[in-house]
Amino acid sequence: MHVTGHGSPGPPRRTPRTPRKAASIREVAEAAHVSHQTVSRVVNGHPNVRQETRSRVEAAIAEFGFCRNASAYALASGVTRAVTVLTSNSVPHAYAATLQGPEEAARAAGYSVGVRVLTPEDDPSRTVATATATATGGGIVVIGFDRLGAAALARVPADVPCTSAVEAPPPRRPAVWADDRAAARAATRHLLGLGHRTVPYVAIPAPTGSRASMAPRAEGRRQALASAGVTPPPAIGEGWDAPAGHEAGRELARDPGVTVILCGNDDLALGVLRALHHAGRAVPGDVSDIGFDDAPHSGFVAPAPTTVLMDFRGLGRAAFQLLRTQVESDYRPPELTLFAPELVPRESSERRTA
Amino acid sequence: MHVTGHGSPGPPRRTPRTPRKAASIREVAEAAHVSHQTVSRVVNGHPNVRQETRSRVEAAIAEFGFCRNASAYALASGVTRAVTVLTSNSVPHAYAATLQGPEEAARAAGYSVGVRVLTPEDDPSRTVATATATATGGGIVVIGFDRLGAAALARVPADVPCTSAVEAPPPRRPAVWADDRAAARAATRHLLGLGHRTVPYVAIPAPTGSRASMAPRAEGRRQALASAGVTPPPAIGEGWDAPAGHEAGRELARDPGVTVILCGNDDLALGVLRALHHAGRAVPGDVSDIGFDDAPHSGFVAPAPTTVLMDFRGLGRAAFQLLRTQVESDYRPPELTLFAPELVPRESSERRTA
DNA sequence: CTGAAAGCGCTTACAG
DNA sequence: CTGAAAGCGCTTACAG
Repeated sequence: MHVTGHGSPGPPRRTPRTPRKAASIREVAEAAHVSHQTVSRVVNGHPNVRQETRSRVEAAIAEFGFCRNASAYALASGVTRAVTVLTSNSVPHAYAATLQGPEEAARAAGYSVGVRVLTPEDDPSRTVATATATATGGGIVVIGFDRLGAAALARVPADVPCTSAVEAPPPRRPAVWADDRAAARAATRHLLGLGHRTVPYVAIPAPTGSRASMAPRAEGRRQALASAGVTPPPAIGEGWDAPAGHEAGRELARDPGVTVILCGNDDLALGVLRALHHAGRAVPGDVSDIGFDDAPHSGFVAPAPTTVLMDFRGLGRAAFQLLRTQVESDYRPPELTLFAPELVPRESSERRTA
Repeated sequence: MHVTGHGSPGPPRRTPRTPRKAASIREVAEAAHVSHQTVSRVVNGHPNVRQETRSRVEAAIAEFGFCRNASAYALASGVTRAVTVLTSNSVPHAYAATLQGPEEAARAAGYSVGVRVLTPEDDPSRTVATATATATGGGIVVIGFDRLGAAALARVPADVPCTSAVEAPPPRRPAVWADDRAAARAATRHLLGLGHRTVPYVAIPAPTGSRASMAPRAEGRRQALASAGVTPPPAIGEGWDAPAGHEAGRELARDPGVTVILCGNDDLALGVLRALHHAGRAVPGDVSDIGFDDAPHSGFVAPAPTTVLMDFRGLGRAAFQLLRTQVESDYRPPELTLFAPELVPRESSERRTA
């Protein structure tokens, strides 16, 4: 894929981008024959303005296309009404959907929302410092589903309003989380109940710096197997996407003893499905495959994977609401809002007849 | 799915969020025994500062955890280095990937990026006005893939730096676009070359207010059919997601004459695939199915849909670069950067043997 | 109901 | 190399 052309060739025009500076409150005031404070009052919907004056000002505002300078407003008033979302990614469904929560909720509440994607290269402390600076008077939501997010979260100063959507019972800040461990327990029990002897697991990367096996989903599986008296086989692979699942799936497909595979998310499950298909192993006939997250396309692939439904959007929205409480009332809500994931049985898992 | 609990019950604590106001340049100056301008010089990497002075200031900055107030900086300097992305959605792959472009590029260039999702409810003029206000000194990127985006784009004042990623040869602003029409022509010719008599089309919503049939993808198909002497059947359905594709697919599956289906995107194709499957029609044996966009999961479903690859991320990145040129140099690039989509043949389309 | 004054935290000339 | 002055566009008391 290449950039193939230019619409209009020829010498570059130096159109001096109409340096028509945005009109200020003062110009509007002059045009309306009032002081600039009165304009401020009208702009802010202050009641104490005579109707006739208000009309004159409104006319002038319309004429100039006046739009209050956001920086000046923020500086003078001290209120920013801005939230910055820190996330290591914005494209995979879990992230995009979680991001959608604060975006919607913030918009509805009149906050502006910024996004800063965290990369392994940048220094989390610096990134957080920048976000903090931008958020003066506002706050930060961090999507702490992975190492990068967790690292950023850990570096947010205690006095900066911040909430997070995390995978595990969170650090000492207001946060929202889904009980992944319980969900993984339920999924594993579901599979054991279907007659499977054990449940191999294809892992997503762990949120903290710890071993993958300590991640909530991995841990939930471990618990369920243990209490059924089964020694949990170690997790396979580590990744987020279908190619990673495909790789792990190829490995697992070689083992004829494998009758079911639990995956850390739906994209992994998709890759595993594909690998099983290539290896000539029928799903769910020979092998059952089950994922997490209920990505939007999940219900439409064949066989549709059994999955664990997660309300990421709700999670994100709740994170913003928690943040807003802090920003607007100086009240630090101690709650950890917990979301309960839900098992959605579909075609890819079935009762073991053997 | 419900909010099921609170982490720590009990009476709400009113932790007075450490009103430790962020340190200002003046406090730092005092601590370092210099004037606040000198601190400003150090912060901005100005060369004319004695090394010893610089060290003192840096120590004070570290001690206070000083972080320049973004609003004050923007107000005083007039530079914002901020870009607001206007988009009607942020979750579907085409949007999320396009959004990723400006996010990455802006981050690399030291810009902050804001996202504003457009909804059918809000007044595009007001939304744009708000974005404009925030973008004072910065600029706007609009993802104009649909009606909402196009409407917003049309309302951005001429003197506000703005670029867009659009589907069709764009309005009178710098913009980037992919030649969807040519891509659809190529896809259609590909299918005709495979021996299909005609090519039904499941449409995505048209970007402008015009009829769906005038959208670039629809138009490309029409052209290819016309030049092959085939009267194009009208487009079916209109939507973005798998459920919409499923609905259209059920309709098409009833018609035994249908041997191929071209879909406006991969999610539609997925839905169509599912419907064909349910109707007992084999893909690609009975019917070929082909989509657009190469969504990340596309290669992993079975049968993998033939698709048209689009570099959305590159598109978004280019849009930002175009914007940056305007913001930083007052130069209005006249170019329309064109991306060429690429046909990726996969399992879901094959030569017609009948 | 309306205006004159001071200040938000920074930068940009201008002096020294 | 460093500091005193003025100002960015707005708001928030304080007068009238």
